[in-house]
Parts: sequence; C-alpha cells; structure tokens
Amino acid sequence: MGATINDIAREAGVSIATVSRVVNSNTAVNEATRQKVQQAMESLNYSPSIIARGLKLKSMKNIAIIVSSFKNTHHMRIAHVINSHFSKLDYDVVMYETGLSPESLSKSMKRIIEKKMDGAIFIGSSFQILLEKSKETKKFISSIPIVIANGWVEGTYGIFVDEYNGMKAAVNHMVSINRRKLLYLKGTDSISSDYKLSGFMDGCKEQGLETFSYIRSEKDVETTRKLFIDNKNIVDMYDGIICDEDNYALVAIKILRELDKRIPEDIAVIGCNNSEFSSFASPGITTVDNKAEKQGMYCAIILDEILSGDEKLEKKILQTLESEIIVRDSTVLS
Amino acid sequence: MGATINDIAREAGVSIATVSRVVNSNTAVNEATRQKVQQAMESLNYSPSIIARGLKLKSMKNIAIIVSSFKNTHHMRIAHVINSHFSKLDYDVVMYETGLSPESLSKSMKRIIEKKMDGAIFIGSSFQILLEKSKETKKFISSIPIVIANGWVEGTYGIFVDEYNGMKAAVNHMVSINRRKLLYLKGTDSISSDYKLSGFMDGCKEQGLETFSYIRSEKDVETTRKLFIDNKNIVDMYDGIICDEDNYALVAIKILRELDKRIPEDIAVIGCNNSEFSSFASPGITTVDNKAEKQGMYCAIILDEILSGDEKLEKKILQTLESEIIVRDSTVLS
DNA sequence: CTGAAAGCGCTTACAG
DNA sequence: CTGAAAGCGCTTACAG
Repeated sequence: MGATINDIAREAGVSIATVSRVVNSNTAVNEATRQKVQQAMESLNYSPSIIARGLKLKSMKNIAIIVSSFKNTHHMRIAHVINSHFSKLDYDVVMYETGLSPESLSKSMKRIIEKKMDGAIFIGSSFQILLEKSKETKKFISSIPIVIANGWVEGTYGIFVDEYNGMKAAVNHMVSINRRKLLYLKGTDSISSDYKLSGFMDGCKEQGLETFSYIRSEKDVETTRKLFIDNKNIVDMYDGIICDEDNYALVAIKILRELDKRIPEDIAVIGCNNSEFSSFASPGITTVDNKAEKQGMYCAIILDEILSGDEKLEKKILQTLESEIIVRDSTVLS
Repeated sequence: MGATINDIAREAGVSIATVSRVVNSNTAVNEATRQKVQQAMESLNYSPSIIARGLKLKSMKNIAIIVSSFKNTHHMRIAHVINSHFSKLDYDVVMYETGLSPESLSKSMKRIIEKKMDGAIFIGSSFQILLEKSKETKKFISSIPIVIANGWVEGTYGIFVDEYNGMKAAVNHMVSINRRKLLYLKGTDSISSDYKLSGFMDGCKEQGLETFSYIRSEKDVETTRKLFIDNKNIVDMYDGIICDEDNYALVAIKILRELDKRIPEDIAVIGCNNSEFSSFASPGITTVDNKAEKQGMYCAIILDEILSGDEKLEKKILQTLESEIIVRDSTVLS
C-alpha cells in the first residue's frame, strides 16, 4: 500500500537514483530537482523501506537488549541507561523479553541473528546459565558482539558488579552496629544470588560470627509470614536479617512488625538493589547499592567501542564495579 | 561475513530455490536433497536473512510496544502481558522507550513505519497528547493499526481503565470509614492524572464533603517532607489522603510517620496501581487497582483481531475496564 | 521434486 | 547534477 521509490521517481519525473539521493541527502542535488522530489514524497506519503535499505547496506543500526522479564525493575533500570545511550547514537534499540526458558531465548537469539542486528546486551546473571545451555548460543556468539551484565560466557564481554563484597560489607555494617546473629534470606536461585550468599557466609566467618544461617524461600507475603511464624525462634534468635533483594526486605519488615519486632532496635534489616521504594519505605531500607545505572552505562560503552571498532578488546570480563552500602533507618535510626 | 543462500546452494549442489524450500519447509523436497542442504547449512553456519525475506514478503511479523520509560513499573506490567500474548503467536515484539519528547516519539514512529511493522501499541495516556502534537502522527496512524492503553486519537483504538470512577470509589471508601476531610496528592501531569483528580473532586462533592483539596507536587521524599512540614496544617487538617500513585502513597506514609501520625488511625492513605510493593509495604497500602494485566490483555487481543482481519472494527474507544479498590492496612486495620 | 527467472525496494559506483 | 544498471538475499509462480 505504501508508495515506493519507483512511485516517487515517476511522480517527480526523475530516476530512482535521484530520489535516493534526496532521501539520503549525502550527494549534491539540484535544488529545483530536490523540490520536485520532496513534493512527490509529500503528496504520496512516502516512507523509505528501511528493510530494503538494510538489505543493501548490510547493517540496520540495531542493537538488542534482552531481559528475562519486563517486570524486573532492577534490570529495567539498566536497560533504560543502555537505551538512552544508543538512542543518542541513532541506533534503534529493541528490547526482548525471553522469560527463563532456553527455548524462548533460542528463538530470540535466532531472530536477532536473522535480523542482522549489530550487537546484543543481556541483562542479568541468569543468562549466563541459559546461554550455556542453549543450542543457539555458539552460533549467536560468533555472529555478533555480546555484552552481559552480571554474567559471562566464552566469547562475550561481561560487566560485573561485585555483589560478593557488597554482601560482605553488609555483614560488616551489621557488626558495626553490634549485630552478631545474622540471618540471610535468599530468593530465586541465580548465579548472582549465589555470589551474594557466599559474600554473606564468608563475611560472617571473617567476622568470627557464631550465629549465622540462611533460608531459601519465596519472597511473597504469605510465604514469609508462614516462615517466620512457623519458626518463631527465627525471629527471636537473630538480631539482623540481610535479604538478597529490597522487595524481600520490605516483606520481611512487614512480617517482623506484625510480630511486634521493632526495626532496627530488635532486628536490623538490609536489602539489595537500592530500588526506588527502598528510600520511599518506612523505615527507609538500608541497602547494598549495586549500581544499576553505572553498570548499564558500562555495558553501553563497551558495546559502543566494539561496534565502532575503536580497538580490538580481548573478549573477557572487562569491568567489575564496586557496590556500596547505603545506610537508612532499617539499620540505623537517623 | 555470514553465509547466504547462494553459498548454501553452491555447497549443496542445488539451486537457491531448493535451499529456500528446505528452509521454509512448506513444499515437498526429496529427503536426500534435504539432507545435503541441511548439512551445508550446518557447516556454513547459515542463518537466513529475515530482512531479505521481509523485503519479498512485505511483512516481518513484528509489532511495536512503545512506552515513555522502561522505569515505569505499571506500564511494564502491561507491556509484559502484551509481549507474552504476541510471542506465542510467533510475532516478534520489540519495545521502544521514547521519553516524553515529541521528537524522540517522531523518530520512533518513523522507524516503525520504515520497518513496515504490522502494528503498534502505545502504553500510557501521555501518548495521547504526544501523538496529537507530533507531525508524524497522521502518517503513522494511516500506515498501521494502533492501539493505545489509556488514550485515544482519531484513527486509533483505545483501551481505557475507568480511573475516574476508581477515584470516586476511593473517596467513598474513605467516607465509609468515616473520613470526611480528604487531601489528594497529584504527581506528574497527564491525562490519566487529570481524570483521577476529577474523580476525586466529583466524588467529594457527591458525598457532600466540606473539606477537600488537592496539591500538585513531586513525589520524592524531600519534596513531600518539606510540603508536609512547611504546611503543618495539612497534616492536622485532613484525616484521609488519596495519592494518584502507590509510590506517592508510600512516601506520604513515610513522612506522616516521621510526624508521629498513626496510619490509619490519624490519617488513612490510599494509593493507586496495585503495585507489588503496595502489598509488601507496612502498612499494606489500600489501592485503586487499575487492572494492568487485564488492560494489557485487551490491548493485545484487539490488535490481534485487527491483524488477523477477523472483523472490521470501527476505530474508536473499544473497552473501558472497571477499576477496583483493594483494601489494606493503610485504611482499615485487619 | 527441482531449476531458471523475475521481482521485492533500495544504494552506489560508473558514465556522461 | 543525473540516469542506467548491477546487486543486496530472499520467495514463488512457471515450466519441466
């Protein structure tokens, strides 16, 4: 239904080469001719086919961002930064949501190759495992440059945040406010979540703590309530709880309050991600800030460098960003 | 660098037509031939160019979802549902983040047309105004079917949630728990936010309330604190606060607590969106649930119907979903 | 079951 | 400054 370059050429009484020239305005064109063409384009409501152009030029200036869920706010913060960066460079950035199934990841990877996109950024450590499992991966990795936020597989570039030491810092912070009996709440399994847990465990050992443990659980309200009530000793035995995500900390605080515990006097709580609501909540939640924006920025910059061919980077883990504790009322009253 | 259909044909000793046939497996191909081709594809690491195919076939089976920000969790919930729906139908759904500038919207629309995408869904009422302002809009709307969540412009399909009556219901709920002096906190301006406000105002009038008002403000902690402290009378004059978003309610509760107000005894608070943290927070936040998932589902279904040409729908506002109050501890203690 | 050929809508040397 | 022509990588009637 849309007009093509041929229609415009006919309407304006010129060749398609000339039309192409005025569309791309990179070669000099006689002003009168340009006018005619422009008018023809207007009146026929012309819009050039980027796919025909892409076929010719071999690049569509596209990059892909892949997340497992649009609902993961932490990952979307990272995606936001990447999008802003590449939009400015006139790239078309397209987001894919793949869930956690290797099949749908494979499907997306296939599409991304077939579309000859210029690069891809995966957000989240879960992709490390997923990529290792998927059949499409090798082909994919050899086809286009890939950056992973919080993950790495052979042939890709990884940008990590040091959540291991972030969690150690959380333990140290607890000790600094005299909490020596620590519980760790672990949500969904993932590489990142495992790193965090070992940071916690090692931190506790280094500090010579005698009472520390962790629980793996769902982070919804009902489950957590049941967990805390069925094991009444949990609430009485520990004086500090570290959660692997802020929303888990939010839930924990809710239930602790129901059980008449004072935060932080009876039990101090630390979350992770420095999400918006961690500062909006009451009490404000002390959190391990794992630098979403900074990580996104690094991902973007690395991919950018690769694409512009500025340098031949070795494929490897390129950056490890430090995370940082942000202290709020859930551990220290202001 | 990638192998093309010609390379495969040569390698397998067949014509490109045959290669195409085995790739698309829609015509019968001799089994032995198929094997040869398949092997050639394997060994050359072939992946068909979807863009060459698209040029020929005129449709890439793509739809676009456009949001103003990846960081808007409410909008991403809607996007998530739409993505799931179309992924199952083997569409490639690509997300665009445009911000709130007409320019970047125009750019995205241009790209979407140039890519000959099959349809587009805008999420958020802000797009109504943006689309009305943009130069590209007319062309865009006449090019492909468009659905807007919470907005409508001539030539598109609109799926609305009745937030006006949602806010009236919030007022009624306040009255039912004996709150008759209500304050409304309004965040960023948008059509949706205006609807909500008028729902509040009209609700108050209908209930014959004498003390009600609204404040337009930023929703961060500092601003709200200053607002409440500089106008100490706010906190003393009202016994109920309705906020146009949950995160605003969260902030309000935080500051009210700092000022030693009890929630809900002294002041009851209602938010909007039924976001995850509204149930995770303590107290749980009573909220106007504007049915993100349902709205997303309707958007997807409508676009789906248009694309499959099942029927010629009149272009108009197609659905208005009812919103619903979810009562939690911020208004009624359980 | 298979191949030769036309065509999808562009871009870009190459001539003039 | 402008046009004729080749080619980008596919699909699909049309013959055989």
